[in-house]
Amino acid sequence: MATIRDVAKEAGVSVATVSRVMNGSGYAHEDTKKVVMAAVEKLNYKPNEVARSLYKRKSKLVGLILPDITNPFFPEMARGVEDYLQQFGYRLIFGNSDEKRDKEIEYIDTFLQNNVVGMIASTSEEANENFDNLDIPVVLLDRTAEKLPAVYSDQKTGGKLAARVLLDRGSTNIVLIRGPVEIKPVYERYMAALEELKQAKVNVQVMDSSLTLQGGQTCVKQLFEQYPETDGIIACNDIVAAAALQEILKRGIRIPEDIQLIGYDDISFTALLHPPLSTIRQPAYEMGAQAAEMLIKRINQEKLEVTHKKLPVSFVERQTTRRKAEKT
Amino acid sequence: MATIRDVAKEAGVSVATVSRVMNGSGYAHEDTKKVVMAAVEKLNYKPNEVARSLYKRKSKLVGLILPDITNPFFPEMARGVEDYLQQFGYRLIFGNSDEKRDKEIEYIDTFLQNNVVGMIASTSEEANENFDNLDIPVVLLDRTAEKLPAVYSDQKTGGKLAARVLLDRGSTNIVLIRGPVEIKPVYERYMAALEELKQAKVNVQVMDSSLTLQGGQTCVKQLFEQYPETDGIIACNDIVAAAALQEILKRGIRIPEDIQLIGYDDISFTALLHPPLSTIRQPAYEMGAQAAEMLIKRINQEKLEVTHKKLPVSFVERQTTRRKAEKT
DNA sequence: ATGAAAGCGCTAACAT
DNA sequence: ATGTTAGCGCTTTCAT
Repeated sequence: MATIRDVAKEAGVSVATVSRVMNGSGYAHEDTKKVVMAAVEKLNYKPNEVARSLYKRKSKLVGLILPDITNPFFPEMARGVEDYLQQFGYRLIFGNSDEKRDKEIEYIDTFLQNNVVGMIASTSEEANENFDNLDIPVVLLDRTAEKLPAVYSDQKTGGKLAARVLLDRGSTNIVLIRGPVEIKPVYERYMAALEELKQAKVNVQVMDSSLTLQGGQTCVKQLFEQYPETDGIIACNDIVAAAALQEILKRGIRIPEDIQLIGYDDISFTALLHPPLSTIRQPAYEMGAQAAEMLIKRINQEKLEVTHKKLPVSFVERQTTRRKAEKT
Repeated sequence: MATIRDVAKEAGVSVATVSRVMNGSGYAHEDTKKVVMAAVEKLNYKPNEVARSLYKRKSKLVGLILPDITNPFFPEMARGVEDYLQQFGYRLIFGNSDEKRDKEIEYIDTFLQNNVVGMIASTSEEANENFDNLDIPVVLLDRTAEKLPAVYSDQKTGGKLAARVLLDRGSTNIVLIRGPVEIKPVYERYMAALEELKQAKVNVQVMDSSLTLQGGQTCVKQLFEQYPETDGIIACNDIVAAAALQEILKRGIRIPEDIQLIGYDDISFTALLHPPLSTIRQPAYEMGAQAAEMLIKRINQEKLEVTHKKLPVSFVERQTTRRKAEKT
């Protein structure tokens, strides 16, 4: 690997000059610029980011912490972040936290040790404090905290909407599947749905599930044993909804005639289920991209007009909910 | 952030001593060790990896290039890689290539500029040469090249197996959906399946599709128009298989009675399809983990007994293929 | 407009 | 057993 000195020698100038022309900082005669660039070209010189980072105390690296890239909701976000940052020459150091505080801390530490310019994270509630005294910008993604800028989606409206959909379409024995209460967005959508449901005069049951496939399957099996009369299910996410759908089909229950089902997230494969799953869509990619945009603004010392960006969710109507009666 | 000098001052020793006890290199009296560690503790000192990296010309960073984290096959691999590397204190710099040569090169360059110790990549055939003259270890994942160590799965057996399954279970009008021919593993499984099919006396048709949802849907719609008598489909991956499944159901064709369908990869949601999809499983997580293991060995200058590790695939029998007749 | 030199935080000779 | 110091590759005053 060629260093700046090699280039300097090749071009017959000092390293300072090379540095100046590389960075477009300070003066440099047109002619010497050319000579230097020629040398750069010839030696295929690429500045060592590590040395640069050491001096400037800032790298071109951004830390990204996500709970679990294996959950299809997060890769969308990750790509949103990456695609946006990539244009500005930033690279991602990445870690899965599994919602575990220890792992989050470990990643935060090592990111810091690598001079990241900023971080984007979906952290568990309790880990927020880990970000408190950093002197680099942090933006939260899909999670929130008072003190930190954040990009997230409108869980309240989402939860409410899910409930409204089933209600408006005539379900009266509804099971609401609640995800892990420690995960705030999941809890919020649950609470919003519950409130909406309670205001209607329908039967409501609550069941717990993890956000995973197995969790969903276990939960859903019990569901039909305990509440065979169920005619509406609101799942905490699409994965659990898919598990529910499978169980429904297995039991020969007609959907959406006998039972309606709605998921949450709109991860890609929901459209591939049969029947295709109705769900509440979170704009995951967009969330990632906007978090990245916000981070870059903060890195560039620009003021943020909005520090908490709440993106809208939407109902994606497919075939596990009934067509709403058109107004006569 | 405390530096090594702060610690040295606090402990009343020189920076060299601090460095020694931090790294367990060279001598250090038990007592001074204690003093130093106390200072480290007190100041919450974490060594600056950038400075360390600059001096050693080696960071604790590993570059990972994957085609698209948004395709559920790859996050599994990524986690396999991450979980394995993480134990040894390595961190991941990550980039999606979208199978584009330009992006691959760009990532390779910046990874190098950041002194990565090694790289793991699923690169397109043509980009392999970009890795040729690096003086850090590289291991290919899901892809192969003669000159580079690689971890991949047995595509030939996989393709053959998929074909065998349909054949043994009685399909006689088979459509083989071929993915992009530029992607070697996808091409290999296709070729292997085709050969197997040709040796049997059945009707075989080939159709092309991308690896995506839309691609699959488009392809599959045509499929039934062109070949309505089809009674067996071998899809290039699970996503396309899911699209096929949906179309089959929509048309009211009975599966597996009237038509059999087999996918490839065994990504997580295949089990959630209805009916659950039979598929050829690639051990994605394991592949990632083994690539990481191999990389670490190379980083540690250990000799590799095997440079090309071919992991076995397996048939996951679910409900889109018929039960094979038991031997009488 | 250009160069010399200090210094970012660390490690590893080398000296003591 | 511990300290002094050069140097990793770069950027940035400060001279000239």
